[in-house]
Amino acid sequence: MPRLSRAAAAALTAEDMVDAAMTVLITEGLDNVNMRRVAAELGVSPIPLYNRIGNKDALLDAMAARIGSEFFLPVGEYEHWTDYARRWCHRLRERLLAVPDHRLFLRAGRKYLVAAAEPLIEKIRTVGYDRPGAVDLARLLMWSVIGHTAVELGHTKAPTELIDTDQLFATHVDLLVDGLARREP
Amino acid sequence: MPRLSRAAAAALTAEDMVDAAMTVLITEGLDNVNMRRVAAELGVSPIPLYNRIGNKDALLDAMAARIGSEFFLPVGEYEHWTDYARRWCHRLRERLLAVPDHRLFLRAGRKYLVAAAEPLIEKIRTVGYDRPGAVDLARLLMWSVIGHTAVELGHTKAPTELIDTDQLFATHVDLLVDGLARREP
DNA sequence: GCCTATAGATAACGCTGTAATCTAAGGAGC
DNA sequence: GCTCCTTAGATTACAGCGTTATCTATAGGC
Repeated sequence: MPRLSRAAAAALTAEDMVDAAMTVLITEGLDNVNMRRVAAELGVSPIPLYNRIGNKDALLDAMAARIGSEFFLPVGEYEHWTDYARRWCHRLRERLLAVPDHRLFLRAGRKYLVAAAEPLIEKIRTVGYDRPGAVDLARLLMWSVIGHTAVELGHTKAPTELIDTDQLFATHVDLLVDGLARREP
Repeated sequence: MPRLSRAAAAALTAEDMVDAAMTVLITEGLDNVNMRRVAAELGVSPIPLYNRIGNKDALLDAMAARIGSEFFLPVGEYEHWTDYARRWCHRLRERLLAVPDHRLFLRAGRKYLVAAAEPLIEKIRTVGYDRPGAVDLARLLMWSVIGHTAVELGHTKAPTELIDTDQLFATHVDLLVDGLARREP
């Protein structure tokens, strides 16, 4: 992270800054994501961060948006909706577990996962739900996965006892999806 | 919060300090719970906090423990276990929603809710589960409620759209409990 | 009544987010 | 091509944080 020329600093985009913040997040953890550190990662002073992103809160929001936008799971055309829902939940958990800190996705993850839920919503509609109904159902699954994974990350960071978290999560998802399947309109 | 005499300061207990921290939490939010502020609430310097509690991390842990220890829900002797489980989940959510910040119960809430889950575990055992099985089941419910409520609190603080969160939670719990009832051993 | 050990108070250090101030650099006008 | 001015990054500074080194008052032993 050598000091950049003023011209090079001026050429930096907000995306570059989120990139740098993600690098710091992955290598040094969320506690070390601060304006000076991210600026140093880019080779500039904190000023360009304030000019392009706004403040630290906005930076964390942008990081959450990045994480959310990276999630997409293609639908198999002839796949049963419950199979897709199950896959969707497990894949979302996988992606969230890869984020080094649950504070990031609890913060604004919901908001930025709306697009990621779109294929799930569409798949659910194919069995007769109207749009609002499908949205509610997708939200139920999304909130469950995010919440469960947040608790799980809190646990595995300071494990009080040995727990088969994969099994626990799978049961959770199965109960939800099986129950919902039985309620199809 | 007038300045205390040295003798009065020396008489303060760790519990007094957690009391003061909870007061600050409720009146000014978690962001204003800091060592100087809590000390001022007690009318002392931050030193007694460090002597009795240790550091800020330990203080937040003690606050989480307080919140967890306050939760207890008596079992009706002839109540069906699914009814109790449902009541337990809804009551836990109620108590968690009363905590002004989800960071507190995500932090260590699980750990300190172990005692609170004991009556639930015992009730579940009455229908034929062995202890480890009942513990797993109670944990599934507990994690679901904590996780869902954490996401919900994040949402209601920065609502992106109008959502009937009570309904959403009730559906979540019903799906879990109904599904579990169908799997009784 | 003095001496000492204990523990609270004061003041300080290093870190944070952020803003005021300083300054370099690129373009407009001639 | 020189000057001027506007733009935006760099430096510096400030307030607030967790924490600790140092200072100091006070309770108890003799």
